Amino acid sequence: MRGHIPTYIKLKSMIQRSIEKRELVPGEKLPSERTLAVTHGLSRMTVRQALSELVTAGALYREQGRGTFVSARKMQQRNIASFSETVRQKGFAPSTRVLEFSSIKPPKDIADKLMAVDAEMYRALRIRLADDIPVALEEVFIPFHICPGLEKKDLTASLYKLIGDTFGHKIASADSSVTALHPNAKQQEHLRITRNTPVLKIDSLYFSGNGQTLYYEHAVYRADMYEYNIRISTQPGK
Amino acid sequence: MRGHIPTYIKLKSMIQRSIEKRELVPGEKLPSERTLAVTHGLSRMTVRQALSELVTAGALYREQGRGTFVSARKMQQRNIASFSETVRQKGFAPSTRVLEFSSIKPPKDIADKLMAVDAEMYRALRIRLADDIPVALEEVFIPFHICPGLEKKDLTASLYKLIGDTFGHKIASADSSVTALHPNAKQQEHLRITRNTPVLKIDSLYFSGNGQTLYYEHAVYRADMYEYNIRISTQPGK
DNA sequence: TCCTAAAATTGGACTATACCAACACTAGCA
DNA sequence: TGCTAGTGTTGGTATAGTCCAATTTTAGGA
Repeated sequence: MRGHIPTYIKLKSMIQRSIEKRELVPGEKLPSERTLAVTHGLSRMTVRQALSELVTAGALYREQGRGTFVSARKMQQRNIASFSETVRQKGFAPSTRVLEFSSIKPPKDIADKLMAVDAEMYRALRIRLADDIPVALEEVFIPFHICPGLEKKDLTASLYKLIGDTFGHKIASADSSVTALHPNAKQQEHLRITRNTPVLKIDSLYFSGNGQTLYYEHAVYRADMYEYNIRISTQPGK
Repeated sequence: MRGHIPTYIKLKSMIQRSIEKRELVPGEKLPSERTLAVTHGLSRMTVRQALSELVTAGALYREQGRGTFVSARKMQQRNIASFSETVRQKGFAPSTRVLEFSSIKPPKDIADKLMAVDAEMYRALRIRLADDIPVALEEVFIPFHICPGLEKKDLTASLYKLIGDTFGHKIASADSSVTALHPNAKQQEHLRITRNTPVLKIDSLYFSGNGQTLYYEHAVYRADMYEYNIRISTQPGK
């Protein structure tokens, strides 16, 4: 079968939707694994696979001898949120202005982080706006071999999506470092703020599933306009 | 069998140790699932369970038709890091000064977040220091029913550990919101900084595995002394 | 009425097997 | 030499069952 969706994914989505639609409320007990297997005409192992992924994602929790229950927190796709998504979720219209784009030999610290010491790479400097108000100044470094031909692409779109969809690099994780400081002259100018508006500096290194470094991003956000929200989980199975 | 450790956990640990000891190096291919099953005298499904958890944790990655490989990044226990741990890792000596401790009826917004509207709770105001330099001012709200008898405990230790070890609440995740601002008078005084030193404001709500809210923390960090580091992963199976 | 022991239920661990889809490799053909 | 069509390997999905451990429910007895 072509384009066939695995059964356990279907069941998982079904449960996910039920939680989102509040048909299943927090604390509510799900039918037992054996019951779900019979009612859906599946084997118990298949049901377990669907439930296990939802447990890992934090949507459900299990108690041996008691049952499987809906977690109290609302489910959130806690992906690495792109700027565009974040802004849209808050009800603003995101846009992007590309200030500079070139291919360079990167500074040593950035080359080290990307594990590409002698490589040429693309560098882009972009302003990210919400309802046409400049919110962030973003500098991105992408090695040639990650995105060959990037210069022909539209950089006003989401870079996050571009790298995944067009160049086939699925972003799996990111290491970010966050701090606060005062903007320098260039940042003040582009963000149209004074030195006394503190900014959030977020440096992120993005990885694929096999641990390959994809790109490095140095971003500065107007702290009065932008808040960084994350959900951190402890490792499952530990 | 009493105190019996599941086979798949044993296999998982074995592989984990091999990676830590560099017997398995990044990029290296593991034996196939079928081979591992035979050599360890297990069924393939059991082997898959061990490997799956390591894939979820980011230690391994799979490629259909090719094999299972060791990820390039070093494995990190990506737990929610406590202040004490973070400071110690950077080579400083952490300490804590308790400024205020009382039981209060909390402000509405905090009661809402903790889903404990009419509950009394503990409130603690603490200074966190690194080598005796004040780095953070921290305000914590903990409902009575989470930590009964907290007033008898030593609050200069790690609250994170206290809640887990003494009160048996395993912290599973946290929602944090991060922004930058200028300190108010009280914060300036306690952190011994001027209004022009930007600070990182991090508000965190901590959860147990079943989504129960455990406590709320409002913290302000000297941005010139403290950096917030995180690793974010996209959801598995998405 | 209340407590306890047995039975039923539930998730946890594990085996054995089957077929599919993606990929690597190789023998053979042009 | 270079391409192609098989063929085998690998992970992906799914079934059907077994036994165990924790918990809840039920039934009986004091």
